[in-house]
Amino acid sequence: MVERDAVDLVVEQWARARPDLDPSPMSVLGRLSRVTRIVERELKALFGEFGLERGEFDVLATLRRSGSPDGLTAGMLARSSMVTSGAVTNRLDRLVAKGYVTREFDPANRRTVIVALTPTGRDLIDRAVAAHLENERRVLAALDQHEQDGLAAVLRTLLLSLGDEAGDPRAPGDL
Amino acid sequence: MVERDAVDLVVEQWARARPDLDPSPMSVLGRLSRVTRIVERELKALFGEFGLERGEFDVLATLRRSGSPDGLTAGMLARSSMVTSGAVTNRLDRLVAKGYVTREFDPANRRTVIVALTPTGRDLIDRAVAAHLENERRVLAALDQHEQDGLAAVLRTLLLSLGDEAGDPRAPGDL
DNA sequence: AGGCAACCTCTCAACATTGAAATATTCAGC
DNA sequence: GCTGAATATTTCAATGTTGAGAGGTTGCCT
Repeated sequence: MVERDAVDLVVEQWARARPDLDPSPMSVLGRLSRVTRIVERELKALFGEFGLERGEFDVLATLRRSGSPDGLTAGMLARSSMVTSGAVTNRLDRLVAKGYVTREFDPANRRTVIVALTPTGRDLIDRAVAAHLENERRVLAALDQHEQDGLAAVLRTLLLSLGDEAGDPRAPGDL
Repeated sequence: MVERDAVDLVVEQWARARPDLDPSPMSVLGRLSRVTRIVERELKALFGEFGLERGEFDVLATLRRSGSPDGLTAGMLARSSMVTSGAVTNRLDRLVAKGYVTREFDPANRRTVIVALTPTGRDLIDRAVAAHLENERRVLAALDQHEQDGLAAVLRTLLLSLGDEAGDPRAPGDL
């Protein structure tokens, strides 16, 4: 027998309040939203230990995994993180102030801005990512490998159906 | 053969940049975060058609499905939506201004505030919920019923392991 | 009664994001 | 060489949330 969670109750309440509607999509999307909310809170706590906001971590992580020593453009970072360009500007302001990234004009195209990790930034993200993955593992501990694989596969199907594309290998999605 | 999504690329990049780490948790949590982000955007667009923010919709929906004609307290709404009490205050300010809910002191306990739907608010949420469910169905269309059921079940396991409880039947989770 | 801890809501400042407008640059075509 | 469309980033006002703290209320305990 499976224990009931908060979403089971929500679905039941809707069935009672509006018997004419089929609330079953909420069983999926309600849990998705709720899980994400809790997980984000857990992850945020860890980023805080490194003095980073979630968005700042994303930028550093994207730069680190891109592998390109020359850095990435602000636009690539925006698309990768699924936020607006304005948000990236703010994140970069903070990261430059902290000394974790450099922001330089591309000599070949002065419209674009090249962002690169400083040695300090690289050290930080290398430590933070290791801790972050350990933290993610902890969050998922309740699911066995088979369940995790299945979950990832179904979410991939959903993601692709919603138009999320692989895009440029130099600047794909965030983590 | 399954098509690759953005997260597959992220995982590959990490494997190359940091071969000493096991990035597999990202396959799950990266997609979770990404799917949620896209879904929220889709849902938000529909709420906008009814002149509502996501948070405002949540409040109206919670009141509607609770079934209690006397309304709910602000605290119940806060716990239900997983937001702070300050956020609820703001949401209620807006909803009262729009004439969708009433806010009255509980005569039995003046610390608490009783929030109830107005007839106008009830009409609105009844229309909005029907459209919302249709919208959610559309978002999930790529998954067959079996996949949706499996997804919901795994997410329930995760949710319970993270301490999300069913709580008071009068004010459980949001949708 | 009086003291006091627990409780509930509201206030307020800080913060990050969005969305749109502004600025600057590149490139194709006349 | 211009003009104009397209591209890339920054700026800025508006928005919603968080987190801390204040104010007011209740009820148990002495």
